[in-house]
Amino acid sequence: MKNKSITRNEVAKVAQVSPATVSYVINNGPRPVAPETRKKILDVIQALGYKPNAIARNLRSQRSTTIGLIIPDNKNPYFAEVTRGVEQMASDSQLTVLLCHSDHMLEKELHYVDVMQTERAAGVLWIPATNISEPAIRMMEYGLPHVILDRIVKGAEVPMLVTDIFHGAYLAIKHLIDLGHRRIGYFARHVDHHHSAERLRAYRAALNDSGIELDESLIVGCDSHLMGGYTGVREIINRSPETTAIFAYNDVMAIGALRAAFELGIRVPDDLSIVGFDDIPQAAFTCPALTTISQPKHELGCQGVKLLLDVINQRSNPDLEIQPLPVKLIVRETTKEVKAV
Amino acid sequence: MKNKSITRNEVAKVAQVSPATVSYVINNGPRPVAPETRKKILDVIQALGYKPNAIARNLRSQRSTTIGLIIPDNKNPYFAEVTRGVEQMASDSQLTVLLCHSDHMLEKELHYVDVMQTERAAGVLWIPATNISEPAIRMMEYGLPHVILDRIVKGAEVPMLVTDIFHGAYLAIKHLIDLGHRRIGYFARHVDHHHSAERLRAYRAALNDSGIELDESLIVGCDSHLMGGYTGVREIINRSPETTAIFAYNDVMAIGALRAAFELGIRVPDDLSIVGFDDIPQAAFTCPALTTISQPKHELGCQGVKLLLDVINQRSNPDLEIQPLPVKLIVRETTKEVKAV
DNA sequence: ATGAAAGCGCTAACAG
DNA sequence: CTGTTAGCGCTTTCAT
Repeated sequence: MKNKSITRNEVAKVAQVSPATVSYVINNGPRPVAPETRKKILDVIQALGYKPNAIARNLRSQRSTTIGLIIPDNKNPYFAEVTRGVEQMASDSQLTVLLCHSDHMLEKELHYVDVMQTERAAGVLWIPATNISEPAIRMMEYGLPHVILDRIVKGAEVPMLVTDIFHGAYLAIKHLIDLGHRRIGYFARHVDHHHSAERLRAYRAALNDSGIELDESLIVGCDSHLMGGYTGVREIINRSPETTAIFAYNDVMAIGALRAAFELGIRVPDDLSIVGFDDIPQAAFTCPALTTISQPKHELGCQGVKLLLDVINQRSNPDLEIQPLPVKLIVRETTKEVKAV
Repeated sequence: MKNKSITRNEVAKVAQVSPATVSYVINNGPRPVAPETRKKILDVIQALGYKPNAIARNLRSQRSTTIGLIIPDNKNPYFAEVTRGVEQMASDSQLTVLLCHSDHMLEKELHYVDVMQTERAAGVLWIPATNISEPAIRMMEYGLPHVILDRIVKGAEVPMLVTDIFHGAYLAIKHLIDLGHRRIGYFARHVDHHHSAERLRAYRAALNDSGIELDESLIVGCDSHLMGGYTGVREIINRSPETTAIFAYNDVMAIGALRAAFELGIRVPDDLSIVGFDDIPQAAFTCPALTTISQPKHELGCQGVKLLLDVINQRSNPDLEIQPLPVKLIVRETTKEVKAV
């Protein structure tokens, strides 16, 4: 199974033209080619099944058609969907995508930055696993164009593209308030990154803007999995039985909460409304009775590629660099109006 | 942000050796280098931050360190997990992975085969979207080494690696039979590929081996989503109210079935046991009360890379080519013993 | 143990 | 409008 393929020179020989002319046809330039010559060459290319060698082109032209994508873990459906968007947009732009998993480890991120430099990738899209800017700094040193997706990393002077986490969370809380809820719990995730900070900030802001006094005991720290929401419900009911709604960090926690509510005989949504982000869309999918905030994951990937292309071509617009993508509130039957207290 | 990096010649100049010697150090061969020379070179490499240019190496050596992975859709958690395994094993083998989504379309598969040939990928791992062998044939024409994952495609004389779908399904049915179940429904998915065929075959075989007469009315064609299982339960209860167990094509259908059962007042597992494959692990995750058959998705990816490397190095062992990977039955509390009729 | 040199397949500048 | 040619950065053979 040796892969010895047709070269441009062979095409030139058969078509009885110079190799350069073949290139001009393939690249549609930089020089014009007579229509009949072009046709002859295209015919030979077709007949021989010639496929230009991207490796040689990249070497010669000193530019690559490959971009790197470094994500924490493709098994997480959130990242999987971003990945899908990236690959689609890249493909539309004639780029290929090298996939790298940091496995939530800084060390691996740094490793893959080196790999991307070795591969001379045209650029890198990076969803950071931590809030450490070292990988970004290294890419800068290498002169590797890059864009940070979905996180804000301090100390990195780099274009970043995020979804409007704050606004999404604000919408959710506002929605609950508009329905008459006053005692709204927040299942927080105590991890030091952009998403958790923004969600908590929105929770405080929305309550404040509606003149509702913040009760710190309604903020329950949970882990981000099913059991987090499950134990969270028991905790909050214990702390404050008159809670009428819960805003959960993500939909997995929301589902855990839902189950705990059922077990405790708390009717959802009659006694308790639950809202969460669709970080892990399959979770909401298997439990469609939740209100979720839909994040543009696919769009994030697509726009990320576009922005990266701008950076590569040095026409990135600083004004647009941290303009967050809009989110959408998806209201299902779980949120219910309550009588104002 | 120009990416003008250090070259091997610059390293050679600074270290006052010939470029060739630098190569011998980087590649650990093919010629030996004096320890002190080596050290000097390594120091210079370190000091200058030299990273060998993979593009140039690939061109010169006529072998690539990149493999292609063509999957239907990375958003499907099943494929996402396979992808994870592929990337991990590839990384361990110093390979990079180009990710391609066929989006379940033959046309796109063919497109990406062309892209992989243009990129002169070392090989391709392919999870077919259809049972059409055209992409495989094209790869053969190109001389592109490749391995088919997770499907058996007829008419393609290619190494294929699959999980033991038949055995998994057989285990599940046998498990139910051993618990005393006699009227076991099967929620089938009528799509023409390996998985559905094997699962149905196992259903028939397990019943037959236990001397249970097959009742065709217990085989319900469903679509593979929540609603499939949901309507399936209503259908089967209608056809045969004395059904005590259901084997669902996948766990999403199983969850749909679970919900329908609740709505109909059928107690699970007391009145009805439900078993499904973990095609979409998040589904089972959000609903841990199901018995599932665990498939080695990550392992499939890892082994796929290994097999591909064998094919590339022309030492693929035909005996191992369609040896299926073992699956595991994960029994949770949902299956319950019933009194034999 | 090391240096010199010939390309890998291509792009693009230079020369008609 | 087209042919010739000089490399891109590297691997590896041929010398020494």
